[in-house]
Amino acid sequence: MLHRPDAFDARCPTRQVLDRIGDKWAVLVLILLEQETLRFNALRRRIDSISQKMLSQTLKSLERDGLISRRAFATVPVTVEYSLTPLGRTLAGTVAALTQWAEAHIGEVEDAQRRYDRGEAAA
Amino acid sequence: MLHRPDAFDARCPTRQVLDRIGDKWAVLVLILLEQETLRFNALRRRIDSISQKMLSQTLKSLERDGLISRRAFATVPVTVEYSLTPLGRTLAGTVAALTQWAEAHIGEVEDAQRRYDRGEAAA
DNA sequence: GGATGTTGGTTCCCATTGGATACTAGGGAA
DNA sequence: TTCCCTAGTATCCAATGGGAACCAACATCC
Repeated sequence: MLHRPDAFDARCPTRQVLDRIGDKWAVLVLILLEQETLRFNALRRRIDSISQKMLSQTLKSLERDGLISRRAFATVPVTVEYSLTPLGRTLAGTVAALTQWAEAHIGEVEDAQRRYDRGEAAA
Repeated sequence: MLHRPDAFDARCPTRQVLDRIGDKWAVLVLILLEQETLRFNALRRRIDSISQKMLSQTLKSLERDGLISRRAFATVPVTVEYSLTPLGRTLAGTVAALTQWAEAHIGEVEDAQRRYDRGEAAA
């Protein structure tokens, strides 16, 4: 890879990382795992409305990216624990800033939406 | 809205903001507009591989959320300028931290992917 | 003077994706 | 016996994303 990171070039690997952030489920999983190690169904219960398919898909790709680690125990029924890797922990910190922005500015965003929708209705 | 922001509840408005971040095109537009005001086709030329449809869709929803502002001039052909609002500027700053993370850690992510894929191939 | 290119989009169609539901195995509890 | 638990997978359908064509009104090229 000779060219410097340029997120606006589709071929750039940085874009891959950005696309991963662009996955709402991945973001929610990172936030939860930052606080504690969790099992598959524990994650499912906390993330309202995620499907089993999307959760297992999300976990698999986060594991492939080295952001979370998976440990299975031969209990009955089988137990699987997911936790952040050190790399994942650095990303989770950055992502947390985003959720703080969201919680701080959601009111302004909603106001803007209402203004926009009123204008559209008038036009 | 009585309940406190809880991004894990699908009904929560904070989730809407998170979903907006979860739009890779929106993120790229915010980064570009942080540096300068740009016209429609200027944005299109800089964001490699975005389609006209997705760009106009992205700009429309960013405008609705009060993050960017649109100004049209009655020239021939018509000129349309997009720029960040003050609200959008605060979000762009936060998002920039994310792209810095991406550029700093892309190597580690790629290493992890190669390790994972070798393991999969072996299994 | 016709073809082409410019502007900022919209519309149509198809491929990919996301989500709901059902199913797996191997037991424990009612 | 039937249901529930675990952590997923398989299947099907609806929604979304992207490519290409099209729009008006003019400037420039040949």
